[in-house]
Amino acid sequence: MARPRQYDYVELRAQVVGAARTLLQEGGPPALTARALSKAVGVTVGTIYGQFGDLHAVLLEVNRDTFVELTQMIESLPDDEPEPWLYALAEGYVQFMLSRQGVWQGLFEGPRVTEKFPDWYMEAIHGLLARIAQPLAQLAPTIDANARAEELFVAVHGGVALAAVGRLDMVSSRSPYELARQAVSTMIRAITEKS
Amino acid sequence: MARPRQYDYVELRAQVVGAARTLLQEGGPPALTARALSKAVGVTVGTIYGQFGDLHAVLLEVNRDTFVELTQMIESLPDDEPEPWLYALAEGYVQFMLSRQGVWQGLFEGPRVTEKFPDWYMEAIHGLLARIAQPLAQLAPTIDANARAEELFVAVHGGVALAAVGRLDMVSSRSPYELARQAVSTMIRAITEKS
DNA sequence: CACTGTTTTTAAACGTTGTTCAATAATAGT
DNA sequence: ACTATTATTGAACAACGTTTAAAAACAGTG
Repeated sequence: MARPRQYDYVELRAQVVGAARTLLQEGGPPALTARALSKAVGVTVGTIYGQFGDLHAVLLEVNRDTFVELTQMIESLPDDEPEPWLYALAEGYVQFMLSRQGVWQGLFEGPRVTEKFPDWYMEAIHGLLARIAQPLAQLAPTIDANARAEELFVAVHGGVALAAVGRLDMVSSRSPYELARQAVSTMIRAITEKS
Repeated sequence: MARPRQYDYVELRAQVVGAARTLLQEGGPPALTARALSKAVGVTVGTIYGQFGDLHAVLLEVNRDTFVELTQMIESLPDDEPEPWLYALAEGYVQFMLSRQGVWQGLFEGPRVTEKFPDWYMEAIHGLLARIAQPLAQLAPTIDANARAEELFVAVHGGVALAAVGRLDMVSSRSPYELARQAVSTMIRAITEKS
């Protein structure tokens, strides 16, 4: 006793999120507009608002997919000794983010909208931090590996953040990969120091 | 043979830039609108566009003032031994940026507009980097102090960036000050390591 | 078969944004 | 007094996020 859905719910959602990611990727957050989105999936804006509520909810779904992909990328890293594995993780992370600059901006730019982040947000990041802490603990069992992992992530994030918004050359002529490697190297040196 | 300026050029410019900074500070980049600006200084939007060309030029002037203040802040740091001076610089930098979160966002967020940054942009940052490199070189004369200075700045920037957009708690429960201190500590440990 | 109730989808609307521009205003020089 | 020149205005434009009244489309009922 109701008008049936013209579009399959889950397929429409997937199409919208996919189109949103493409728009983000090609023009950054300013390109992610309701009208461009609706045109890309062949639906009017009202339909999108009916499904997602507002534009930010769409961005959140893109971020969810991104976190899933990030987790998959980390899981697929080949096993190795702590030190080379850390370098591989750093390189993989930088490459992952820099191949998604528009998505990155949607993730880290703009005013914070929710007081508390979704659970899968925090879980994904915590998983990443745990993966960093593990080899650090192996390299130096006496240190606070979780704390060092946070610091190493923040350091790598600094380089990625500057690169993702096209401002790394304000600070350095080196690549974000090189800076990430150096961050890993510096951290390893610091925690394995025998003074 | 022309209509005289109703508003003194330099005073108008100062008023606009000042109002822009206030708007940025109170609501971030979204609050820096042409109409809010014109209302704040009692002038129509056309006058502002006549003086600045576009909104981004206003933002650029705010950034210029910010860099001047940053330089002054660094100059006013009391002399000290290399190590405590580095900690003081890190703390001063974090405090400077976090007390200007809106301005920070105007500085580091959004798409890059100019292919080449203004000279005073690069000079200010280079001055800051040199101030970091100096004590590092004193602590460890054999290292590449400039490279290490870039890395340390990027690491501190990572924490400030996350804090400035209200996302540091995604990664760590510690304050950006604590993270900056740790970044300095880690760098010093790494470069003074005797292996 | 006609009608009703329910829900999806649409298209138009609202207010705000950055930016442009024809018109107006105001003075210096002739 | 008139003209030339420039500063300033206020209305306009397209695009933005979002809302909403109306149209559309079917299931159930008499």
